Amino acid sequence: MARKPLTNPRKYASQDRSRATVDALVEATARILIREGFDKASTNRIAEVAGVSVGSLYQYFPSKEALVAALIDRHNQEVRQVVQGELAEAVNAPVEQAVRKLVAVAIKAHRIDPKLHYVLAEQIPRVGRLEKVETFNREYYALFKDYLESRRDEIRAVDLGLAAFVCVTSIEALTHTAVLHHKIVSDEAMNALIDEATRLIVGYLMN
Amino acid sequence: MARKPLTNPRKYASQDRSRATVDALVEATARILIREGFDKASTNRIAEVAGVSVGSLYQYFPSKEALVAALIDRHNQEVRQVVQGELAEAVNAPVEQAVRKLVAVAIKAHRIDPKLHYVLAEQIPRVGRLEKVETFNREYYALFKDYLESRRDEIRAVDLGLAAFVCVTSIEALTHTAVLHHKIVSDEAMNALIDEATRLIVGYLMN
DNA sequence: TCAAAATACGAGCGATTATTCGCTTTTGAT
DNA sequence: ATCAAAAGCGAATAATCGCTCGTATTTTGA
Repeated sequence: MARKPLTNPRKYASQDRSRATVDALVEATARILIREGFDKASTNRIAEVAGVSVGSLYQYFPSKEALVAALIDRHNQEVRQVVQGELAEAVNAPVEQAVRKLVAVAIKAHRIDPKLHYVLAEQIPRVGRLEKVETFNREYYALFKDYLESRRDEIRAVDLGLAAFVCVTSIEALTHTAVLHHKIVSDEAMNALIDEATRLIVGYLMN
Repeated sequence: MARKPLTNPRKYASQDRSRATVDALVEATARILIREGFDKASTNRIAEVAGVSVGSLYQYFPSKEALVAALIDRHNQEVRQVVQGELAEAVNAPVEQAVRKLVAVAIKAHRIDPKLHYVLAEQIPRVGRLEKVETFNREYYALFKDYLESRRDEIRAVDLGLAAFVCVTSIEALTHTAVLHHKIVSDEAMNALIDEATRLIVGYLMN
């Protein structure tokens, strides 16, 4: 485990103080992205908002992209925790209940930090090609396809892969658009959307 | 029609030569966005690729954003021509046929210049807030809602606005994702998607 | 034919950016 | 108390950016 030479010694936080610095930097990145947009998120500004010097920033993050990537990881982690816990129940439920649960969870996930999610989804892609979100969706797709296969006899569709694609893409788009653009305010609006989306998907799968 | 003062005299192309310059600039913008991404699309580079000087660029486009906006307009124009022609027939057709037509047209529209569409959809939003695409979608939504109202007695849904949202969002997401990410190659794949999407939407509207 | 208008040019300005590096301060194990 | 390692600092650098402006060239209309 030979250390890289002194010319690029990006460190890993080991002490308490440095942990706090790293956290502050990631948090500052999130705040700036949300409040001022990607263009204003310069490394100097991020360090300033974090109450840290630029030099410290570069001790832990080799580039600006690494900082954004860390933020995305943190957000994905939070989403994953919400989703995985609630989805465990669904895999053994009948289709109607499972789909309803899936839609509800999707809305919940999008509501975790909507503004951050929005920025991450609509402003970030240009950064190199951070396909972490895409990876996330692929997991979601595989999970759903497995579920469909476990209920194959109840499902009308022939190509379960295609069916999974149709369902996952639709649910994602509906919940994403509703939460981030149309702004679901009331609980009634949310329940109406859950009802409609469930009807859409269940009808497609079973009728 | 008082001209703006000399301090901001961005002109409007009137001669043949200047028309060609403007076209070359917009075309160069498209090429760079597609081949090198947004970050590489500097005004100096755009002018260079267009075979034109930066000074000429700023004679017709007051800012870099104006250039991108012009490109978006050009693309939207092309899409609009394809969509409006083909959609005129659909408004008088029964639901099943109309939806099928709608899906087919959506795929066709996304296939006009997929790479440009991709860049425009996934990399551009950060620019100021070019909501031209959103405007486009709103038109699409209004049109579909009108259609649903004209067939109200055949439709099962209560809230036609919500139903239109569900349908338009799903169709857009399915065709967008299929064409730009999953890459529909064969005609069979395309027809399969049309079948499935039609079944999804028609089932939702009528069963 | 020729002057005025339109068009084109491109070096260069000022601002901003990501990143570096020599230095100081803090920490923790002895 | 000591001291090496870890963490922190921020002025400085080099690159890039959007954009201007004085000048050169082409086109137009009479």
